[in-house]
Amino acid sequence: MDDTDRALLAELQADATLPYSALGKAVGLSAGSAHERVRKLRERGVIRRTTVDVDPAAVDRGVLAFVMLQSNAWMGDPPTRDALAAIPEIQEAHIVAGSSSLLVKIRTPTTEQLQAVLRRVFDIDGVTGTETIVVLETFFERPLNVTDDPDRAR
Amino acid sequence: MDDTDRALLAELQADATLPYSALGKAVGLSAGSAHERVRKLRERGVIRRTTVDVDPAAVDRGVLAFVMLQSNAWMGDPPTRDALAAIPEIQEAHIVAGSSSLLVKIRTPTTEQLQAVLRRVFDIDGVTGTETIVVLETFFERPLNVTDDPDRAR
DNA sequence: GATGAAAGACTTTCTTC
DNA sequence: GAAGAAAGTCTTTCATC
Repeated sequence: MDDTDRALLAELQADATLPYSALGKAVGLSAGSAHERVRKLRERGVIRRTTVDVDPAAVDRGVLAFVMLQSNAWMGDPPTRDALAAIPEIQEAHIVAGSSSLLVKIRTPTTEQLQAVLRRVFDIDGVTGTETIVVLETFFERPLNVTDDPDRAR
Repeated sequence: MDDTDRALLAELQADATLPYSALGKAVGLSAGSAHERVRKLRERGVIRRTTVDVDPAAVDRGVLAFVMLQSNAWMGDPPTRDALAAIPEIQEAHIVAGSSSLLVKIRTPTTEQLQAVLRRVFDIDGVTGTETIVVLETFFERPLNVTDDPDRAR
C-alpha cells in the first residue's frame, strides 16, 4: 500500500470505468502494471467492491434520517445486527459510544414510511428508545479520502 | 424508471464489473438493451458515478465519528458548505432538523486526528458547539435499497 | 424500445526484463 | 514488480424489427 496504490484508489473512486491504460497514465504506470496492482487491491480486500452511486431522489428515496437507538442491554451481538439488516430501508448501522448504543441511517420515500420503519426498529429486542434526526438537505456525500496526509491538519 | 431499471441498478450496485451480457441475462434483456438502459440511467443522472468501495481500515482511516454541530446562525449557505468540503476527513455533511443544525461524518486514522478535525470545524464561522458520537463497530454499510416495495412495511 | 451482429476497444495473460 | 505484446472478451454502434 504505497502512494501509487492510493493514487489508483483515488482514480477508481472518481471513475471506476476508466480503462487500465488511462489509469496507468494517471499514476505513471503501464496498463499492465496498473491492472496487476488493482487486481491485488481487490484480492486483499482493500477494494471491497465496484459499484454504482445511485441518486436516492431518482429512485424515490428522498427522505433521509439518522436515528440513535437507546437500549436496556448490550446490542453488539449478531441477533441485533440481523434484525437491523432485515430492514431494507436501513443503509448503515453502527455501534457507538455515548448515551445511545446504536446509530442507524435510514432512507425512505416519505416521512410516513420513515415512521413505519421506526415502528419496526422499536420492536427489536432490547430497544428502549429512539431519537430521530431528519436531514433537510445533503451538502455532500463523497468517497472516503485515501490520499491526503492526515498530519497536515495539525 | 420501471422494475427492469431498478433490477439493473441493483445488479450494478452489487457488482458494476459485470459484462452487459450477464447484466442482460439477470434482468431478462439482451446485452444491447441492457447497455442502452444503463446508458440512459447514467445520462439522466440516476447513476451518479461508477466507483469502488474502499475498506477504511486498509487505508488507515479506522476511526469513524458522527458530529452534530450547533450554530448561532443559518448554516445552509455555500460558504459553510465550502468550509466543510475543504476538510478532507469529512465524508458527508447534512443540514438537519432538530437541536443541531448540521451533521457530519468524519473518518480519521486516530482519535488524535479526529480531535484535530474537530478543532478545524470549530473554527468555521457560526459554529458554537459540537457533539461527537464515536463509532465502536460498524455492523454494515450497504448501497441504497432500490428494489423493495416500501409499502411492504406498513 | 429491443435484438443480433460487426467493428473497435479493452481486459487478461504471458514472456521478458 | 514493471513492461510490452498477443489472444480473447467486452463495449459500442448500427441496421432491423
